[in-house]
Amino acid sequence: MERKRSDLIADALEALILEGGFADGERLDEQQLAQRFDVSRTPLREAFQRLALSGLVEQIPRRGVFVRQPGPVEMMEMFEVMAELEAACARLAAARISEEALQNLHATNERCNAAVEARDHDGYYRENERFHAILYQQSGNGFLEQECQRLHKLLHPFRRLQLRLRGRLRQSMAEHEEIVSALEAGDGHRAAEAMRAHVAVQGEKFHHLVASLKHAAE
Amino acid sequence: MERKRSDLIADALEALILEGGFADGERLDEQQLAQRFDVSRTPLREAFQRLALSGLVEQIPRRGVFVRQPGPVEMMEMFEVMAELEAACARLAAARISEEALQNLHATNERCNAAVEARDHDGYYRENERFHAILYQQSGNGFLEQECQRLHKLLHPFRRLQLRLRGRLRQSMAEHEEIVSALEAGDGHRAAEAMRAHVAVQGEKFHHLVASLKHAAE
DNA sequence: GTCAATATTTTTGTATACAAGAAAGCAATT
DNA sequence: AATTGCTTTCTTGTATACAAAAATATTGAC
Repeated sequence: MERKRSDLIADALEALILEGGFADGERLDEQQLAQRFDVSRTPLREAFQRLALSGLVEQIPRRGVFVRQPGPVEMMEMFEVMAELEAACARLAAARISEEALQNLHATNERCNAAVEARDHDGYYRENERFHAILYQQSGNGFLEQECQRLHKLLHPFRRLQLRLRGRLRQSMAEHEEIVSALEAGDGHRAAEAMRAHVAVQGEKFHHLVASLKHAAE
Repeated sequence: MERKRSDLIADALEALILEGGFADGERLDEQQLAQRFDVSRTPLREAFQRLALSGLVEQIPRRGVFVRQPGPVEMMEMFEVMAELEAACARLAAARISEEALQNLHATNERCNAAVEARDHDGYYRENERFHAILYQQSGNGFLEQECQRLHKLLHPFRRLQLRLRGRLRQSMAEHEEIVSALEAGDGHRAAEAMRAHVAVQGEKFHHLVASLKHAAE
């Protein structure tokens, strides 16, 4: 599926914003960016629309578009919602998951564990993504899967940052095991609770990380 | 806040699609619609982008945009997700809700009840919306509130259709009372369960409605 | 008559031109 | 000197023009 220029620009801008390439509240200059990407204003504006819809940017009519870096509060809120959605996935998956998918989860967890031992952050991250993706899919609810992927993507930069936290990786793995175990038992409630806690703790850990970084800077 | 032409068109198209003004899979002709709305293709295309992001329309590069009427399956999936999100709202609200908001919910429920007695569908619908809006807000999570509103809007046409079901209104009211009661008691778990059931049953009822309509047509 | 290859038309994607609104700078008045 | 009103400039929103890709029609061969 061939993509168009405006899509590529949207992705590029999204990455730029998420990596912190722009300050919060900064106005995105159409002409400047048009030059930078070597396109006209038209595809840029289409890209802006996409970013506005996903909440990374605010469009004020006749004024321009401004980047909206989610602060710690909004970030926590997003994790809270993510926790609910993933918990729902887990609960539904407990009833619907296939034997094959369970095998897959086990294998993914093993690779994830190996990555932890090897201090392979990229590997850990990849397998962790896979673990969650499988669960979204096994919820059996395509719409839910879609929504989870969307939110997951929004939280991407935070989650990535969080990898720096020592000790968190091992704990996270233990939580994965608990989730799989609940799924194997077909216990929806337990799976949901385990998943909710797993995601919620990420949000909290990140919150602490941000707070400590801020504190260190003062 | 003045809005621009493309926003108005997006709203108009959204309404048209949701009311069933287009067949599923139908291609939206840019030129034709441009004439119809008396604008150029540019704002139309911006409107398309918005619709594509909210899932009402599918954009296939170099082919055009096609309306995507959600079928019964997708509709059920959406209700399932809505149920989860609203349940989360209820659970969070149980801990955070203000006395004033509780009063508000009571008042809204009374007006809702009155509308049921008076067979005032529009009134019922309006107060019902209000009930849910208050709960979203009282979750204390702005992001969750936003997501709920988005989904709520997507489900709008289905919910509307559902009003035709006799007897459902009274039952729905009883469910509202139960939710408020749980909130008053500060029982998050009970509030969440009541809310989940409340929304889920809407999805099921609607599913039956669709099935019966289909059956009648054969 | 059917299939295939090519030409034509249509339609999308992008660039540019134009119009209208907002911001900024300047001048005049108090 | 400060403030208000005007003018100028810059930016956004919309229209149109152009290019590239897809769909359709046409013609030729078998």
